Amino acid sequence: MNSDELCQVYRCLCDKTRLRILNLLSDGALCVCHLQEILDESQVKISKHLAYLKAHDLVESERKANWMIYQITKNANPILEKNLKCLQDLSSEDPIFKTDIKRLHAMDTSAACCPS
Amino acid sequence: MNSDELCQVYRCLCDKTRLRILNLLSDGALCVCHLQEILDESQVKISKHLAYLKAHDLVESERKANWMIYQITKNANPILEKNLKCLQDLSSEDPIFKTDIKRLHAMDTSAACCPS
DNA sequence: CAGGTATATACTTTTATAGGAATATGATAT
DNA sequence: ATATCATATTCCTATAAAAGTATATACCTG
Repeated sequence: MNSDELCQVYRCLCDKTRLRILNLLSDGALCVCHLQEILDESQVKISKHLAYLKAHDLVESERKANWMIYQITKNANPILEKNLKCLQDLSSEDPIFKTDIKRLHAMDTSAACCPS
Repeated sequence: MNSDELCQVYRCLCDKTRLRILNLLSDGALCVCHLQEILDESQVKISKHLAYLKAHDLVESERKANWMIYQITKNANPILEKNLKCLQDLSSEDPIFKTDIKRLHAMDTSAACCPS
């Protein structure tokens, strides 16, 4: 990990939509359609932010039939991990993160697209 | 602290020059001219990044005669503090951060402009 | 007050980013 | 093979950020 890579991690973190996505994925893998539904944002927007996160190795994806399942990269670098923990702490305070998590838990994640 | 403020902290952190400045300031207050000399960057560049950091309350400044002394904001928010610690850890690995710190320690900080 | 030093701001150009509309791809179902 | 569903990509526009040049401000000294 060098200073350029560090900057890049922060670049990934400095957008609210991406923070919301990472916060949700911290809870476990999710397909695009679920992210889209929880965040209530357009398909393009979600897809592009996921592409950005993937391009910089913060998340990885796996196809499952029609669906793409995204998750936080295994063995994510320690700085990312620390910040994801901060995110989770904050998500009990911040109304947006809180609502996202509430919607996630209310959601039927046993649907065809998402892993149990 | 809410999600917007969090984003803004990451925006402050996602530029290499700002990371270098914050890394140096983690070690103590410094005047602009010393930052300029250590980073070996133009006056405008340093000044503008300091203005950016100040506008978002990551640093604060105090005039001392001709010089402006900058320091990390007292009672900085916990997420910033954690990331500054990460920065310090990384600064023993990364060549740029390492060199900056080396130059800082080699520098005569008892000069007129900077606090002891 | 004039001149010098340290720093900040205004203006400009270039590049990056965000987001939308439309289209393409890849997989499934009939 | 065609239609459909989920997701990605392309093209476009608007906005923000980075960096440089030139200029302004604030303070100090004589």
